[in-house]
Amino acid sequence: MLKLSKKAEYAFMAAIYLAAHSGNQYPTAKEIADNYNIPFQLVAKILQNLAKNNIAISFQGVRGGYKLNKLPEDISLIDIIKAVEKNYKLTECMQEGGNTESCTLVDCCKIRDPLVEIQRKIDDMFRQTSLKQIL
Amino acid sequence: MLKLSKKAEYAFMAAIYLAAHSGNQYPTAKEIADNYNIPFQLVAKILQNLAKNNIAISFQGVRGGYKLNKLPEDISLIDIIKAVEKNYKLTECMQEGGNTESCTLVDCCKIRDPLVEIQRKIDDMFRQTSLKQIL
DNA sequence: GTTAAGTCCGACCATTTAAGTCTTATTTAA
DNA sequence: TTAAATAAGACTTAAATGGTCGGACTTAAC
Repeated sequence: MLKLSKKAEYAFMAAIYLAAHSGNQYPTAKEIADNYNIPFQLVAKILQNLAKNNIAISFQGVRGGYKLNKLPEDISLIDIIKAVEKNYKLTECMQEGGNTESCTLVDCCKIRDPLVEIQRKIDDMFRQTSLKQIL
Repeated sequence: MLKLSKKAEYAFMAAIYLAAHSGNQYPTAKEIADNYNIPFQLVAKILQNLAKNNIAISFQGVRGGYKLNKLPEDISLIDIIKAVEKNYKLTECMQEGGNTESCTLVDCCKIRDPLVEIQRKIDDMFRQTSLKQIL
């Protein structure tokens, strides 16, 4: 409960790695996996997500790899989270595509409104923390 | 990811119910389950947890039930969460009994310290929100 | 132009966690 | 004595997570 997923953890780490290795040779998924001792396939997919969401840029082919698409101070943790996790909301009914209709508690739910507020605060917290701050 | 458990949701709702029905007839687990359309056995166990953690008081036997042990303004959401969820930490290594040793990333983990900070803020948020505020 | 080092991407499997159920024991007012 | 309640642990089922596999595409270097 309230746990960060490995995807999010690895995404943070990968982003940090990219920020720290911004030479002319782009870091690869394999390099990051080896350095951090995390599964290659997983990091690969995460980096693809970062690229799809314009947080990183990917270069294919030999000597390919990834680099950040923005300055670390311009990347917020919520961007990274959203890139790898569609559903990071506190409750079902707050999630993308979720609605109050699908909830069996519709008519008696007392907690949605206060939780929406708490969710907003959590979002803000991740939004206000930039990659640079966790380097 | 970052989702509140049903246990926590139901615990909030049950606590709200108790706060709203503090007459001389104590609400029962069944009553709460029926009113909110949630599984009886589950609420029952949750109420037991609330009682164990001195958030509620239980009365056994016929005409038994539960009542809150404190005023709603003196019960924080973190008390309720802790009563029903042992492990509500962002990462494994922050959890009770968890340690940095058991983490395979020990030597390369860049994210623990910043996440501890974020965890603290989340805790504070739940700590600073009282049951009364969500009635 | 062939090769090797890379990304890309969807489907799949395994494991863990969460959610819910069952059963039995104990307590107590009427 | 009985019925209505809590107490508690074992069990089952469902869903989410973490991780894997296989094959296609891209491209620098030789």
